[in-house]
Amino acid sequence: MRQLNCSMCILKSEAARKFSDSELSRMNQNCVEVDFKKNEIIFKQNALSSNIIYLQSGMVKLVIEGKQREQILRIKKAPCYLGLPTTMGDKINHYSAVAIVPTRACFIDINIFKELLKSNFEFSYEIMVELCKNELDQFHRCVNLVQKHIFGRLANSLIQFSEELFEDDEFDLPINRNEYADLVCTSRETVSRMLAELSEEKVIEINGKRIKILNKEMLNKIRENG
DNA sequence: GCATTAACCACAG
DNA sequence: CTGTGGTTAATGC
Repeated sequence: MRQLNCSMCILKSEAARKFSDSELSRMNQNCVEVDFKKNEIIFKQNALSSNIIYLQSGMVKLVIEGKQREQILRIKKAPCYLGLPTTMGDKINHYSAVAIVPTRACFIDINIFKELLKSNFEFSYEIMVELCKNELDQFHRCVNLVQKHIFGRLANSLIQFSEELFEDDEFDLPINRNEYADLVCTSRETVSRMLAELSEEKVIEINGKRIKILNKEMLNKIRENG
């Protein structure tokens, strides 16, 4: 096992900044760091869950295998925790996490994690805040998916990629058209067509996976009205 | 009815 | 893996 120094990593985690020295060393001794390539599975639906994962760098998709097709629940980027609901909520994972870019993650034993939750109120509080924010995000995502037509859903996801995930008007989509379809609940063909149409309208510029947002005001309008 | 939306299928780079 | 065309079912006006 690679020797870790959690204090370095913790600079990034609001929650873990609350640790005392002894808690920190306990983390150091019960934490494993792993690198994942694109498309490698970090944890799998239906497998026993015994770890909380802290994403140091990279980006993942959380997916549930439905009967017809795969459903992407959401895309998360580092730094963040993964697997809190699925590890605390049940013995097995209810969804999978898959790296969509090269990703580095820390695996924290669930029992150690629980101990820290009990012993450190500040830490617990921050974790709770993160969980609540996630729940709110999911509620909004749910309404967005159910109440909007495809252009609205697509515009919304483009804006999220741009503003929340890449923080840039220009970015490389970390997923293919099929995955994009699973993200916005449509078919792969429709994603192709709609993106092409947005490109014709000069709202975005596309070069394969490369996307540049040209007209953000228009994209916002489409998101609101779509 | 007729138009629109979007899914599914097939096929070609 | 993607883009496109044809076809079709559902829904709206």
